Amino acid sequence: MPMTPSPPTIRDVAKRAQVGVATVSRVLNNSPNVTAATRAIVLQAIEELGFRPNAVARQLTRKTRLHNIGVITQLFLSYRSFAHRLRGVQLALSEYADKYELVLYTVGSLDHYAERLSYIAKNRLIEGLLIVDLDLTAEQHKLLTQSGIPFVGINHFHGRDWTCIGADNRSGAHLAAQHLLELGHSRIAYLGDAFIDSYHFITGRERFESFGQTLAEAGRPLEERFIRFCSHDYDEAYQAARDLLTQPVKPTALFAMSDMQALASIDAARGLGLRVPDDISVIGYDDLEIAYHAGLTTVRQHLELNGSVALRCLIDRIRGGNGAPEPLPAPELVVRQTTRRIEDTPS
Amino acid sequence: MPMTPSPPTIRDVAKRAQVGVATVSRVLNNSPNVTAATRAIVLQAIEELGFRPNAVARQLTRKTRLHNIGVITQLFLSYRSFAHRLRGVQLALSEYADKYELVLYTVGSLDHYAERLSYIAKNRLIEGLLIVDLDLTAEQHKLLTQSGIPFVGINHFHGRDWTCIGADNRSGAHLAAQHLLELGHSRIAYLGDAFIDSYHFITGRERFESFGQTLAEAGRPLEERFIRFCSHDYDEAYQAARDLLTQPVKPTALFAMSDMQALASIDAARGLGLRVPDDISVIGYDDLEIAYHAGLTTVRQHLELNGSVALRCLIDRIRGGNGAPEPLPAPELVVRQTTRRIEDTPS
DNA sequence: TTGTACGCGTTATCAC
DNA sequence: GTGATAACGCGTACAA
Repeated sequence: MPMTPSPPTIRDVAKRAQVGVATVSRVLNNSPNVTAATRAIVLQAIEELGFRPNAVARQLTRKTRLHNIGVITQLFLSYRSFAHRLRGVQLALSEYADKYELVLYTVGSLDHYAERLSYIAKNRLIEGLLIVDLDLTAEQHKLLTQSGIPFVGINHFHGRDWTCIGADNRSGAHLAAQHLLELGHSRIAYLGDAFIDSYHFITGRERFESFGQTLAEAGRPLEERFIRFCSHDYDEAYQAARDLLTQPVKPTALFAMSDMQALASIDAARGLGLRVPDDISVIGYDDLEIAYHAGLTTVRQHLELNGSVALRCLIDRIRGGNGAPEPLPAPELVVRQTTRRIEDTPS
Repeated sequence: MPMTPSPPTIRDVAKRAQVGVATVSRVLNNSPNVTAATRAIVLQAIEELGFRPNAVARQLTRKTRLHNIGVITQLFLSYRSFAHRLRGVQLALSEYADKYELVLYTVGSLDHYAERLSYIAKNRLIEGLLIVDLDLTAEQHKLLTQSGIPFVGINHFHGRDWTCIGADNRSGAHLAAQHLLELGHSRIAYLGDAFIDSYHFITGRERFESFGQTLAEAGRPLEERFIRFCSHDYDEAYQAARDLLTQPVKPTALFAMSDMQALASIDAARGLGLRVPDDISVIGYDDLEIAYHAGLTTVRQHLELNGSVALRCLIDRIRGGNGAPEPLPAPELVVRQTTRRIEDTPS
């Protein structure tokens, strides 16, 4: 049992097989200029040592540079909208002749996020980074900036000193509130993700605040009893919605900060014998493909386009440019079949 | 204008700035042991030369090995099911302490696919490869095998000599056919993707053949006029379905080889004033999340689990194991609201 | 056919 | 503070 703390190299193999390093290299690269006999010996040594060629060293001699673009995102949050955005990124990427690879960093917690960021900054294996649905602390921002890796956020955060590309959460939530108000609702509920003490998860907070503000300004402020926070998990959202709808006084309308939570709410409502939109109006946010098929009224935020625009902006920066990103269309209200006027509601 | 064909190195910068390479390195790594003056000079030289540090060389000295797992998939095909599978991969990956990165290779054509495969085999930047919804030619198989990179397919292909993990397309399509037959249908249509002269796209062929075979064995063979092929694009599928449903003699049931094509078919049917399932039964394949919300009868193939199992199998191989992968549950029929007995159909 | 020696671009360890 | 120089692990002329 060798005591080598570091993994075996091609030299160790050569020594063990009693051949030169070049021979080992030849075997590794399937060169025809090796006897079957020596090849066998080398292969044996490789096997015994558990040798695995070092990809990095190989790249160095081959003079091949890495062309990787990182995408960092959360594992347990909104992977559906992530899929749409990722698609936009891929589509835009395919238009470049350069062979950029997409490297996915999926973080499961804030600690994990911090760790990955410093790993990225330290090793600089990627030429650019797309930060999806995550914010940066001042410290993290500095870290990345110092690393020299261009980065672009995919999502809209207010008042950041770095480029975030995404539809405005506030105006989107405003649209939703406006819509429900115009339909005459006053007992309006909010279902969103938990953003408490979660520094990075800004999206939920922005939508919540803007929604509440719009309602308040219209003189129909959001009531405590009509607010629920939960994860984007379907079952959790279902339960939260059910909880909301089994109160003595029920809301007549509900805004969910994501389409998935809206769909879960609809199912919960129907499970309670409530009709949508007759008994309760439901509006979501995102306009996932699924929203179209479910006939869900929602706020469209052009997820795929968002991904494409962000990627193009990033590539531009990688290439030394620093122009403004293409403007993204503002969020728009998409009215389908899950909202209706309160007056029309049979009582 | 320097005639250097290769990008500038740290040495070029050092020469230009009239300093040693070590100093340049210090500047690059934000070492405090550099005068502001010299730092400025070096930065200037870097700027002028357009120098970008070589990530590969850096890795070499740092003795950091790459821990990448590649995922190769098609750009324009079934990205929805891909999203589900990718999620499974990510979830399984998060259970390993090793920090594996996921590298996405998205190919837009068969040529592109071939090119990427040889790139992968040649450079060996990844420790393992997941091949999603793509087949390998004998030549490509050999290439990968020789490269020593373990690979696992995510999808079920019959009769391959490499590990493909996925639910059996044939038995899934069989279930769909069986279901429609049991409901009494005889004018049955098929809508699937074009697999003609497309060596790699086996999924569609497998489902088509099995579906047709089951019908034939029941004495109600698939009729030419009730068959359409198109891409997974919604609009194309919509048109194909419309084409199918505007014939003098209409089918009473339709099997689409993917949920998205099924949903497009339903929309097309409704657009023509046909009721689903009263006038026509529609069954899909995949059981995407969207199918649940659309109430679509479909064939479930456990996409997310598929991704997880494949990843675990791949990691096992990377670590030298070569045991059989965990068994994947067989496809199951999920009956919802888009299929019904033909006898019940009002004529 | 096989072995030796050098280069790949960067970092780290020394001296200065 | 700064500059030589030796690694890092592998590929590959070149010589044998």
